[in-house]
Amino acid sequence: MDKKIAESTIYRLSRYYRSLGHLIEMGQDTVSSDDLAEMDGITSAQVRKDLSFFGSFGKRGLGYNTRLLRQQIAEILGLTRSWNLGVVGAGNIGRALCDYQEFKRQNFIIKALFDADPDKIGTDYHGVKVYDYHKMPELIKELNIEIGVIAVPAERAQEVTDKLVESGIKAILNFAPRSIKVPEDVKVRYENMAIEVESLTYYLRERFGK
Amino acid sequence: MDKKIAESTIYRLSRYYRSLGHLIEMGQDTVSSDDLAEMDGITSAQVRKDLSFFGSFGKRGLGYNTRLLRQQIAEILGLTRSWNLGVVGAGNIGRALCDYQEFKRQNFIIKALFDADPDKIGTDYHGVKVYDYHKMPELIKELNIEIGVIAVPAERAQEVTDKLVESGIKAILNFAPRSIKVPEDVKVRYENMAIEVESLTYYLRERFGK
DNA sequence: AATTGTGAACCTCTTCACAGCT
DNA sequence: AGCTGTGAAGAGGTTCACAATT
Repeated sequence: MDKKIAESTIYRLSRYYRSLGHLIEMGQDTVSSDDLAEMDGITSAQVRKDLSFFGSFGKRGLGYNTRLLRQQIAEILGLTRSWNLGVVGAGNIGRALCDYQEFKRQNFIIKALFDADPDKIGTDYHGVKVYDYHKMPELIKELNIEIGVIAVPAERAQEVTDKLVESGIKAILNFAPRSIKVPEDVKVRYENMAIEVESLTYYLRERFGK
Repeated sequence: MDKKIAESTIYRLSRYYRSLGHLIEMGQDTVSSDDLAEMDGITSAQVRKDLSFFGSFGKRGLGYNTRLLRQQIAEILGLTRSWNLGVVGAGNIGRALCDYQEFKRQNFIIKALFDADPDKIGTDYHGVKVYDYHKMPELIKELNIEIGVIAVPAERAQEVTDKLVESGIKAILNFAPRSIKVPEDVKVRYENMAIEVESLTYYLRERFGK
């Protein structure tokens, strides 16, 4: 047992979760794998395979109950409770995240900004306090921070990572444009808008090439 | 010929590109596939396969010249020239992108913000003008905008998409938390920080589950 | 001696197709 | 009759392993 789940399945569950939210808002009570697939631009077999990994949530001949399925996915993804985040780096990205509506909607709560700049320490940004970076390990424990967000320049990414790991953090979202090294039991996700644009320029470039 | 390139390869090229920049800054002239792999946490065979798709850039026994390889990757990804972006939605995300350093570094130039709010139209944010959303089609041509960025609420994402497509845009970066539909020849990339966090909470949740 | 470039083997993810429910 | 759940087939991506080259 315990077949491993595909990373891509997790991402698709998040997509289904949002599509279901939309359907519920529109007053729809049931949905077929075909409809869901159409909404997200994939195949219905993919939708069913993804869901079947976690259980049988549908009714043959009828489809899925939107509210029920959304709730099941919320449980799978751990979205039935709030999560505490700590953002390292009170620069543009760090501050922008404090205003990010989709985090609030999902109960991802930014408990603290950490920065080494004395001018920033002690201030607050839209209700999020800026703390001294050097006191991060204690504060992570005190504030029950579970997810670390790296929003510092590339040069400092590894140093910040090490400090987060020392502080017991097991999940990191890295906005710095550099790969970071972590122990096996720490999960890292990369977020780099420029890389997404580069995957677009690759294709735009192609049109005029050859 | 013309075997299709894997999407994942494109993303890894962007990673190599950044790692090579770092090596060059450190004064390193050559690098092996092993070193590059180590930096990005993948296998050396993967690095060589990725590169060999586009040509033979290395020297057997010696490795790759860092400057040369970085230049080759820049050409593959279309990074040897600047690209003009237009951002739809002058809210938190749209404004944050105007300050995003990694865009500037890569010569991704935000030529315009588009918004329907009369209070915002005519103002400017750190040098980027806010234009009337209704005049977008003309302005996209006038300003030579090649890449559209969607930074509006989910409800408006498809409407904005359609308008971008009508205006001749072939590449879209979508920050709205909703899937969008485009013709086959238009490339879309999704950027949703919450989804990345959800792929982390899935794993965090697991530790306490079962 | 070291390291690339690559066909073949391997593995993982997606799609097919249909039996099984409702 | 309609739609799910899933084993099997197919497609796609990664790793192995080694000949080729410097």
